[in-house]
Amino acid sequence: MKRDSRLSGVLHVLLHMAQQPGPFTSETLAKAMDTNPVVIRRIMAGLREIGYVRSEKGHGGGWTIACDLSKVTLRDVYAALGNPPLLAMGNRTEAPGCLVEQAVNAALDQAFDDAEALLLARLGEVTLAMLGEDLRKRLGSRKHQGMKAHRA
Amino acid sequence: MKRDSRLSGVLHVLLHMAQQPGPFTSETLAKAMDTNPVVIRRIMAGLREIGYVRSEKGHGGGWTIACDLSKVTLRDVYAALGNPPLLAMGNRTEAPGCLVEQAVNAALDQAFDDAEALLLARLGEVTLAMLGEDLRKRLGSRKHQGMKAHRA
DNA sequence: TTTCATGTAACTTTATATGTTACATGAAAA
DNA sequence: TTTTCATGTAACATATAAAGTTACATGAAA
Repeated sequence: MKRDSRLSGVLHVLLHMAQQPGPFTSETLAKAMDTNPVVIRRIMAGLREIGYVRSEKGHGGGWTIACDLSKVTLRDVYAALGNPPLLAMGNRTEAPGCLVEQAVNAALDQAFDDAEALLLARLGEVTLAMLGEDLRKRLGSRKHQGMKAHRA
Repeated sequence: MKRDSRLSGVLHVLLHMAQQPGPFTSETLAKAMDTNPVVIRRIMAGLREIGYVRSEKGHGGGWTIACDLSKVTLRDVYAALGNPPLLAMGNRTEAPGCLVEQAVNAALDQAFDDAEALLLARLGEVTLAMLGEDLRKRLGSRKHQGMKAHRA
């Protein structure tokens, strides 16, 4: 399976947008992310439906943040993407008649569920505002370590 | 990506083998698992190299368990598979120059690393012997709940 | 020497994320 | 009104990885 990077991607977009007033076109964002405008629209669609961002057509149109960044967590963003699978591994069969498989599933599910729960909890602890704050720190210390260009 | 079920599969095989003395041919095991003999050989290869199982060619050949089931954990089995990816999600770019992406990666990595560590820890708590014990309990209570056929 | 079983390479299939093209929709500007 | 710009979305293409399949070499027992 290819690794899912949509959460990573959409957070990148949001954080970029939070740095300056919008709106931003999908094309602008796509260039910054080195990808395709349609990919941007795709990962933003869920956030628009929930109301975290807004989009406008036509001249001067594009994407705008429409939420309180201190109220939205990474977990909320993940949910807006449609709760895609977190774990790369799973059971062979979900509701097996075979008792052997049931025993295996029970053991694995316990571990899997714990890990998923922890991951979601951790994501729920971080707001977009906190991410922005961390970024500001990084931007501040940048000039002290060689002014590496901001690629995007 | 397709969900990886090799750990689930190989545990199923081991638990089956633990129920009665071997050896078992790949074909027998494949039928029990409703899959292909080559798939069995493939997921068993790593375990053979580490010495958890043995394989013999020719008449009377097949697979045999060659380890102390109370000493091998699910984590050990996972490692024998070659430590395949645990998480379905990841960062867009691993070592980005973009500070925005660095900030995103830092936040996500913390959550990802914690979840992975917990998952591995949980797998490390369960031995194959414990799995077998759980299975024996399930086999015992089976007759009290309708004798559902053992599919495999 | 025949039969059986593993070992493995090569290929096919399937699932899923990502990338791309094409075009409809609607809004602002000319 | 017409043109331009931007999103919305379907359809198709590509990439990656697991799982399934075929074919054949290797080696052991009958």
